[in-house]
Amino acid sequence: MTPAQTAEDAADDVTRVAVSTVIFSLRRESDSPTLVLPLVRRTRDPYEGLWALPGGWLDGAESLDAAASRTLSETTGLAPSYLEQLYAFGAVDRSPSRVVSIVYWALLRADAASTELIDRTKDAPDSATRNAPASALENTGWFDAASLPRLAFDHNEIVDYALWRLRNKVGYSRIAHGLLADEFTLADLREVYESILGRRLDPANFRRQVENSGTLIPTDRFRTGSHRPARLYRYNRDVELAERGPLSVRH
Amino acid sequence: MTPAQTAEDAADDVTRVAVSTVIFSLRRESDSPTLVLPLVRRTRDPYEGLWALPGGWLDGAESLDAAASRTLSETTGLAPSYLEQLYAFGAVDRSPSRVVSIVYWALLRADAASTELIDRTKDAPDSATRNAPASALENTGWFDAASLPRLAFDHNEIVDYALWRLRNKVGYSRIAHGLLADEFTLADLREVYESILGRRLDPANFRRQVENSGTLIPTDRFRTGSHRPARLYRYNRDVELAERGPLSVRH
DNA sequence: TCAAAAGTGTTTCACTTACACCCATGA
DNA sequence: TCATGGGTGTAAGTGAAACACTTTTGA
Repeated sequence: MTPAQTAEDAADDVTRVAVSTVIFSLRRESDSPTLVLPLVRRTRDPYEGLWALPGGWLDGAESLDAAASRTLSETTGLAPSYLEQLYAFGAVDRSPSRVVSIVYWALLRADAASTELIDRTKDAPDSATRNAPASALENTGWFDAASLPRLAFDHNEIVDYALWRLRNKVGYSRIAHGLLADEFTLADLREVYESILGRRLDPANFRRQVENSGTLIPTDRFRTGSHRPARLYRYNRDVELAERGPLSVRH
Repeated sequence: MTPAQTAEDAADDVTRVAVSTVIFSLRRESDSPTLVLPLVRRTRDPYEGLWALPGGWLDGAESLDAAASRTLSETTGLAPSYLEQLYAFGAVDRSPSRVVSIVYWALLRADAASTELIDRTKDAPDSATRNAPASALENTGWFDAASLPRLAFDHNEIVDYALWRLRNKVGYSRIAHGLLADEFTLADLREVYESILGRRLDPANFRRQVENSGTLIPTDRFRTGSHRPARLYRYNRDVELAERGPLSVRH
């Protein structure tokens, strides 16, 4: 009954509640940035050795939201910039014992993601799509969301669904800002949209759309680099990343 | 540990999983139709006497979807035309004992709703907003969604959230058809939208929009009545009521 | 001075909105 | 015949898409 590294570990035959999280972040390397997510390697029996979503058992004295934050922090050390409940998965055969998983999905700012895990994996890359586990935090690693290996339980389907929700939500909310640091250029923001949606966007039209949306605050600073300097913007925190209706009062 | 009439009944101090459903239907009386939903009166201690959402405990051998259908049928005898998971509610203090509620929301066709419950309540109306319980199905009754009494647990918030989701989804999906019988006129369909959205829609523009959406199949039949007969349509079942992404393969 | 990204202007097109108008029926 | 909802036509408005164009920097 002790909290496990990932959600589903059998005990007795009562149905138990686990909480897991799909955390997306953006890795900027090579040409275009790619969506990545942290996984945890299972160290006990159901699906031992396979990678799984970070999570753990719901504690009796905490809310679902709190459990998502806690288990995410315990297993990966990460603190997301956006966290939202995704879905409750409860197929009978999804685990040897009966487990209902309340799954959250989250976004991590690019600066927060690079510190904890990615930096420590540089010295032992042993696969095309994955980096070696970061030793300090047990068996964790970042994976390309577009080419995952076979995961434990029904976690492949869960990630697919989370990706679908992310792509949907990017179309009608300002959620993409959750993947960027405080200051960013319009090209940065556009790259986020492009890598999530999987298609190029017209820079001119993109600029007008976000400028008219009222979510950006221009700063006086510029990013100087190869060509004409680009103005840096910051996110207008008065605007919610996503409209959540009556649920936004909780939290 | 026997299934209860509504979801949250205490037993011991382990966290348990309940499944409840917010079922919307449309009552066509007076001038404009109103959204109604069935509630169940609690017959035991936490919140005894108050009305609550129909639901019950998750059985160890059934999926969440199946549990929603089963408990809905057991408590109200209703079979919805649309069923979708709404949210998992798990605040620590939402019930005396620890209960995580997986809440679904559903739509009921107007013809299905009128048979079971409404007809039997005509003889004993004792409140402005509610009808007396239908005797054959214990303590159940239909309520106007816009003016609910105080409900058990956090069920008022849950209904608010379900209403928000319904209104949202009506804007970008064909879900409103789930409230109508097989054949309907464009005025019928427009009334559904109007009563959910709470505003009038231009009949001419509404007609063009749904005609161009490809979701309607015109029949040769007409509804004759007061004025010019209106063509009857039926729903094109090749089109999903709502896009659900990777989740639509389950079920 | 040249390549390339930053940023502006303009046209086109699709779709919504508003509303005038005709059609068909029961009373 | 007339009131009323069913159904069609059409012009204005809005915003996205496409793309030509100017600006500003590093090399």
